[in-house]
Amino acid sequence: MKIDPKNKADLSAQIAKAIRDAIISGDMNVDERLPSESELADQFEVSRSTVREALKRLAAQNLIRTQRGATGGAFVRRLSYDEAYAQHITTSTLLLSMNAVDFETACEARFALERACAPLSSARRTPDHLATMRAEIHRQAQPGLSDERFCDSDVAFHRALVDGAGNPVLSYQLAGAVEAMQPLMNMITFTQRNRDVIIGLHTRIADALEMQNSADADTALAELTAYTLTLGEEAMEARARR
Amino acid sequence: MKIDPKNKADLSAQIAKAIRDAIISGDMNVDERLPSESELADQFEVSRSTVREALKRLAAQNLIRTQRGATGGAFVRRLSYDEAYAQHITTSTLLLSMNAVDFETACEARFALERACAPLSSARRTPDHLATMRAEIHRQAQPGLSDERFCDSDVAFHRALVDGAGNPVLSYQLAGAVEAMQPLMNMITFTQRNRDVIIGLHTRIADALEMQNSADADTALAELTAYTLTLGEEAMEARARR
DNA sequence: GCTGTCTAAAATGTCAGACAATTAAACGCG
DNA sequence: CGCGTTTAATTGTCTGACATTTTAGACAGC
Repeated sequence: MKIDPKNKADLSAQIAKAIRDAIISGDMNVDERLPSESELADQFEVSRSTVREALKRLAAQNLIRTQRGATGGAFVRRLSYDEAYAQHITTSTLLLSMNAVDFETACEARFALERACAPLSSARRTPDHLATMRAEIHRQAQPGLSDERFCDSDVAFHRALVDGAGNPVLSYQLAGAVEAMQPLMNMITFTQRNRDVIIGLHTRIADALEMQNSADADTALAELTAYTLTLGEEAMEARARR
Repeated sequence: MKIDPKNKADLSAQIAKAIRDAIISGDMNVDERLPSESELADQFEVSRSTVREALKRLAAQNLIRTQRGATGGAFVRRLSYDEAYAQHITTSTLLLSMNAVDFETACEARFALERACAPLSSARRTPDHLATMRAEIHRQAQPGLSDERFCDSDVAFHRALVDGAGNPVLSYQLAGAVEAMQPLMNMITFTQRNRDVIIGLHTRIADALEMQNSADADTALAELTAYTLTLGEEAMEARARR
């Protein structure tokens, strides 16, 4: 392993890239140990500090883990669903907030994707998923629930819907769309009337999934999309007036 | 800013987390400058090396950029779509390969999501999107095209379909599902007969989008899903026999 | 006053060397 | 054989130095 001496970029970035490429291309397998920091420093002909900075970059991307001690070192890490989930949600949320994505676009994306899950979820949802949905609906109906908690519960309900499809890849990809909407949803003030409508639609969705009636689920989701969009518009208008 | 001295984790990880939280929570705005490395070292009461390792972690997540020179330093970075795309694709691909996700699951997720885009794409696709699809279909029909190139073109076709929906959030979320399938698709040997069927379905999809007939697009996509699944199964069987 | 040049300062990037902390294996001893 | 102890390997942290890059400001000349 050598690096391009002509390249102007940071050495630590170049080294990180070289190792990253080796991992991604499959040259290195999960749990395989990288050479020690000193060995890498020798190989790349840089100091140990530079190697360390490169390794920290990889650690930040969950590509490696490090262990101290005699048999320690840096090991190629198996990317876990949970970590990827968390990272995906963080990135999606940042992407939306930093680029000022409008409510409409995010909302449309979210519900389009959710509707894609509905048929699968109606076929495969387990009693567990249904129970979670019912529990969240119940929670949403509780008096005195803050807007923020209402949103939390809303996300939990929809996550159960998505997970009901029993496809982890689907759940992963949708996590970004559903959770990243939350900051935008939190701008909305939910009146009791708003909540009643949403709870009604949630109930229809849960009923449809329980009956494995995917057409009804789709209809209710479509209505929920439209309703959420109007709520969002109102919130944006109210925000603009202030 | 202080860090928990009781915590056993790496100092650089703790410091990275502290700064990351400040950025994500919105305490720091885009292009705002962080204190210099020496100042951070003083604030957190650690050495400059440790601060640097923390900053490299953040740089790896595209949260900051650094500039050298008198007015240089670390600045909060606006996360760009392109970078987020690239990262999302890398992560999704790794997630699938490292966790041995089966072809069926990935395929189901991909096409379920694509079908969610079809109605929007049929309403909004521009002549550009249609032209890209036609061009890729043409490319797929070229004789002597390697399997890998065929897959590349397939991905480009589907990306145009998704982008046709004109919703960047949708494009972003789907990029992971579509592109991450590529390594799995590359395991398949596409006979001329296979290719003809796929090209036929692609043509039907492009025609349907051009006519803004979303029902036809959905039907063709459903058929393509089923066909891809059978191809995948055959490939897995052939792989198992060897 | 304007302009171009030079210099100093500030900041990141890199290096070398040291020591601390941790861990597992090797070793010795009863 | 079993059980502490030592030892070696490795990462984590610190210190100080120097290189490189970039800008602001001083300064000279017109």
